[in-house]
Order: sequence, then structure tokens, then C-alpha cells
Amino acid sequence: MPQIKQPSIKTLKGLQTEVQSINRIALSVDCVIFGFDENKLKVLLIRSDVKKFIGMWSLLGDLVKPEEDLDSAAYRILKQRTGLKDIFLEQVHTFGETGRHPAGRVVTVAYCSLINIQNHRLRILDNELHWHDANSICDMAFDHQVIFNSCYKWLQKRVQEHPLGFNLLPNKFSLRELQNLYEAILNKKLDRRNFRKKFFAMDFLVDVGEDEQNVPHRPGKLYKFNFEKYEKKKKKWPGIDF
Amino acid sequence: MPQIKQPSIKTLKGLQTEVQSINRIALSVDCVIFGFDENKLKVLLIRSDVKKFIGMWSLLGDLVKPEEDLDSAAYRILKQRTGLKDIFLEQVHTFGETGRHPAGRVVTVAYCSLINIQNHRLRILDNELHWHDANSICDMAFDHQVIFNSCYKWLQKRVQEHPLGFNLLPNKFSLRELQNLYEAILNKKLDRRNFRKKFFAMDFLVDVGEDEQNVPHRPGKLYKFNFEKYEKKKKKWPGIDF
DNA sequence: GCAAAAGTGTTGGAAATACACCCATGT
DNA sequence: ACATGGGTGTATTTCCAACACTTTTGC
Repeated sequence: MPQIKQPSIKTLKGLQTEVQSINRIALSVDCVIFGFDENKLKVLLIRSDVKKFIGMWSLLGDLVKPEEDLDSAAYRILKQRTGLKDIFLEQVHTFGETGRHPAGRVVTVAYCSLINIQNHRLRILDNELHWHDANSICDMAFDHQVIFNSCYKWLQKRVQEHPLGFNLLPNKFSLRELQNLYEAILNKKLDRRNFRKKFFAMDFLVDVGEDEQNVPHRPGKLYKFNFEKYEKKKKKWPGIDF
Repeated sequence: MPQIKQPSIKTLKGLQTEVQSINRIALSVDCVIFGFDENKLKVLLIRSDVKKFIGMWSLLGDLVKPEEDLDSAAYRILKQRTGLKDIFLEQVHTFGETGRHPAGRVVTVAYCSLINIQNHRLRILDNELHWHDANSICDMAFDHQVIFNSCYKWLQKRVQEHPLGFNLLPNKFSLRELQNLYEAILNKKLDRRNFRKKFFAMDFLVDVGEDEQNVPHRPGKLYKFNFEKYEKKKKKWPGIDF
């Protein structure tokens, strides 16, 4: 027979004791910020300032303060490290292995974002903050390679289900730029005609009536993404498929 | 001009101080365990043992210990609360708003699982642990309603992309049972013939050569899911689609 | 006029949907 | 015999993939 124990009611005071007990853990946020430039997918990295990992690359991270929301912490860290604000951030995964940080127990929550490199100049360049080619990363500090890989996969999946990619492009963009972006993220060539067809069929692109400038060939039309229209229509789920 | 500051190298000792500083936070895990019984989707709940939420329903949760992996904590909590083991658990999302716990700052990581109710009898029934109808939940403690909703959506999406659902069924199951399961999770009717066609086309179901017993009509054939074959073939991503 | 990329349509195959009939079993 | 759900096939449509030529611009 299963054992049944009567519950012992926990008072607020009792709980407070538990919460303030030794069962507390350092919690950090690491931001994986994707950009797009020269037809390559980029990611913001700094040099690790931790002695053990000297010279290696690191994501943008910091400890979460006891009195700040997790999301707020992510925004604060991004702002502190880069000067960037008005960016959307999305939580991806939490990494909580005991051995992941050399100085003790630190659980970290990974946040992702996609921003347009041209529109958001970096205002702080401490620790060699720079846009790093997302496809040639090595020598990362901590378990940041694992975190990055996880976020990259998240991006690849997410960009096919939601109109995230447009955050990486200028407000007005050509279809060629859009396709280059998708090819860079998914890391494969796409058929130009079918690509156009697909995006026009979605009916979220607005012709702004302008052309590309300073291209050494026939200029393409510029479009912008109609986020409002998208929000209204949203998506229906695809069927069962695995 | 952007400011550039030279990095100050952090030694291990310095880091340890930071990690052990006041910047520590109580971290908990909450488990959302789905089951399937009588053609209804169920979820494991207990009565909250917190005075403020007395009488309300609660997910299975506990604080993470400083020396245990996050995943391990999830398995421990599940085992402690229900006696269940040999269950796969998947991390879904981390909830970190400052106001979510009345006794102070507690960040919680939600884990999900799907188990077969018949195969896994509950061995511990403390705090009125029971299978609750997933579609008629109200009065949940803390922000557990939010967490549950998030996990339910995760399930609905996940079950269409991965063969999770089979964990909710007996080893051998009829196609009708499988369809009932999908209809319960997705909360919509599906066409029986097309449903069969889809699953047979995937070619992961194995006819075990037995029939249903004790049904008041023609018995259906029983199948099992070939996880090995699935692992080998896996899925190719669906195209861009939103 | 030439290079380079923009822009455009059609066609065949695969997959999803909608739909109707016969079959096996328990009562 | 009949009620209940099991089991099957086909026609239609929709979506996706493959593919080639003409147009516009900069040089």
C-alpha cells in the first residue's frame, strides 16, 4: 500500500527561513546576441576577464541581483555590456550543471536576441566587445560553446516559425538581403524564385516604393515587414509531422 | 566616440567572492507531469502546503540544493513527491519574476514529463497527490497556473514534432487509443482514416500481432512504437512556415 | 554590349484533405 | 440481426520543388 502522510502546513515565516537558507545559488544571465553583416551571421562576444579562461571568448553575462526580475536582469546586462537598449530578448534555456563554473555553483539562464548591426552602434567596447563570425567560433570560456550552440539551434528553428529575422535587417530591405539572411542562418542555399513566392504569398511584405541604391547592377525593390498585420493573422500550427 | 575600458582580470578567488556574495537566490524546480487516462489529459497535482495558498492546487516543486545538478534536482523532486523514477524530464522554461513567491525571491525552473498512468502507480500520496483533469484546473497556488499553461502549450507543440505521446500510452496500444490521445492533447477532432494513414506512412509503428481485449466491438490491432528506428531516421525540418 | 542580379510562370510530384463503404466482433 | 467501432481506397486539392528565360541597371 502506498504511504499517506498528512501535510504539515508551512507558514510564511517557515518558508522565509527555507528561502533564505543555505539553499541559495548564484544565478546569472548570458546573452547571445545575433547580428547580420556582410551576409554573415554574427554574434556579440567579449574577451573573458576570468583568469582561468584568459584570452578566450565569452558571452555577455552577469549575476542576477536578488531584487531584479530575471528578464530585467537580461536587459540590464545587455545595456551594461553594450549600451544597447530597446531590444527584445527571449529566454532560451537554463544551464544548471554543478561543474559549469570554476568558482562555484552558478546556474545561468541564456537569453537570445537578434539585432541590426547598422542601426545599433555599440557604445561600449570594453573587453574587446565585437561582432564575431557565428560560424567560426572556438575557444570559448566556461560552457559558453554549449550555450551558444543551443542558442544557434534555437535560432534556426525559431526563424522558420516566426518572423524573427527581420530584426536583423534594416527597416527597408531587398528580397535578396532577406534571402541572404535566411541562407546564412540555415546554412544552406535556397531557390530564389520559390523563396520570393513563399514570402509574397504570406502577404506580410510591404513594397515601400523605393529601390536599392549604389548596387553595381539592377537595383531591387525595397520592402518592409508589416508586423501589425502579422500579429493579427498569426499562424496556424502545421500538422503532426515527425 | 565609444568609451573603451581595459579589462580588469578576475582571479578565481575574486570570482568565488562574487559567487558566494549576497547575490544568491533560492532556486526551485517545478514538475508538470502529464498523464492520460479515460481519454482525458491529466496532470499530477498536490494540495499546497503553504498557509497563504491553503486549499489550492500546486505543482510538484522543491528547492534545488547547492550541490546538485539542475536536472538531477528535477528527478529527485519527482521521486520524492511521487515515488516515480525512470521517467524522462524535459526543461521547459524558467520563471524569475521577483514577486512570484510570497516568502521572498525564488526563481523556478519548470520541467515537463509525460508518463503512463497504468504503468506507474504512485507510491506516495502525501498532500493529496492525484491526477487532475488538465482541462479543468483552477485555483492554483503561486503562479502555478501560468507555469502550467506554459507547459501545456509546450506539450501541444512538442507532441506534433516529436513522438512524445507514446510515453503516455501502454507499451502496446491501439490506433484508436493513439488518436484519442492526440485529440485530448490538441483538443480537436481528427479524421480517423487520415490519422491512420499519417502514422502508418511514418513507418514507426510495429504490429505486435495481438488484438485488443474486452472491447464491446471488433477489437483493434495493437502496435508499439519503434523508438530505435525513429532515432535513426529522425526528422528533417519543415520549411519556413508562418 | 556586357556583366550581374532582378523579376517572373509553369509543371510534376507529394502530401493533406474529404469522404463512403465493407468487415469483424460482442451482445 | 444489429450496434459499434475497425479497417481500407479514391478523388481532389493544396503545397512544394525544380527549373529557364527576359528585363533592368551600372559599367
